[in-house]
Amino acid sequence: MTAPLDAIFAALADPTRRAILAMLLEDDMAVTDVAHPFAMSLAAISKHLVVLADADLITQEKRGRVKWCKLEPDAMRAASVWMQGFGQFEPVNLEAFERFLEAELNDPENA
Amino acid sequence: MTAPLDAIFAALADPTRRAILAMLLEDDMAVTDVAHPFAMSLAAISKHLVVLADADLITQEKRGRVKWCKLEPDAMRAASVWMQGFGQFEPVNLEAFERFLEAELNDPENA
DNA sequence: TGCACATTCAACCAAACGGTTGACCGTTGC
DNA sequence: GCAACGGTCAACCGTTTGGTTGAATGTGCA
Repeated sequence: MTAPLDAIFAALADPTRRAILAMLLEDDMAVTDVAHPFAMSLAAISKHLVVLADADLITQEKRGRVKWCKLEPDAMRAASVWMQGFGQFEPVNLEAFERFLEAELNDPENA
Repeated sequence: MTAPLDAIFAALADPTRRAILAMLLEDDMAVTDVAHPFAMSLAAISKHLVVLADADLITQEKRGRVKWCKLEPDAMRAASVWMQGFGQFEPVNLEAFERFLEAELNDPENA
């Protein structure tokens, strides 16, 4: 179940959160370690991680007293796929894509 | 000069703006025509278009008294390239696209 | 000339965002 | 047992966002 595009794009709109995702690309990390390079409070980073988790861009698993953060590229893939539709390159599957667009147009709230 | 990712992703985070982009995929449109299907004021749509233009996702050209809006996929492409760094997925992954489409159509609530 | 149309401007509003601080809670280890 | 650590919660704050309304600007046309 991927999160709505709203949540995904909103999560990606913040440079701190994008930097966090880039860090997680290297390896899974604990919340404190994620926070370390940033010039802001741990609580702020904790909130950013909640936003990323709500968008399904990461998952968090608590082992002992440390909470591990893991990159979850599927949600980003969904957004990327949505964006690819605007490239207008791919000759294939335009029909399916137009069905998708139509669904979105008919129901913008949930697009 | 593509707009910063901040602006691009923030612009894409709103369902109204994504719907507008989808409409512009069909053809260039005047501001009033863009506004027509939406249940909100023309001024609100005008603001949305400014956001999209600031993100370089569209361009606006005034001919006579009507301002034409044109999709500008390059900015979106820049964001797409950034995202591709996170996925082990290709620029155009039709398989993922079709899985996404299916999920989209079966479960419009979470699309 | 003057009205109708296309669009923006300006002021305003409620809600969401991104950050802070300090208290709090569960876990670990001496 | 208890202090230190890892992380969240709660309250607060200033700014941004997404919308409204009404007035203003500029263009087209009879």
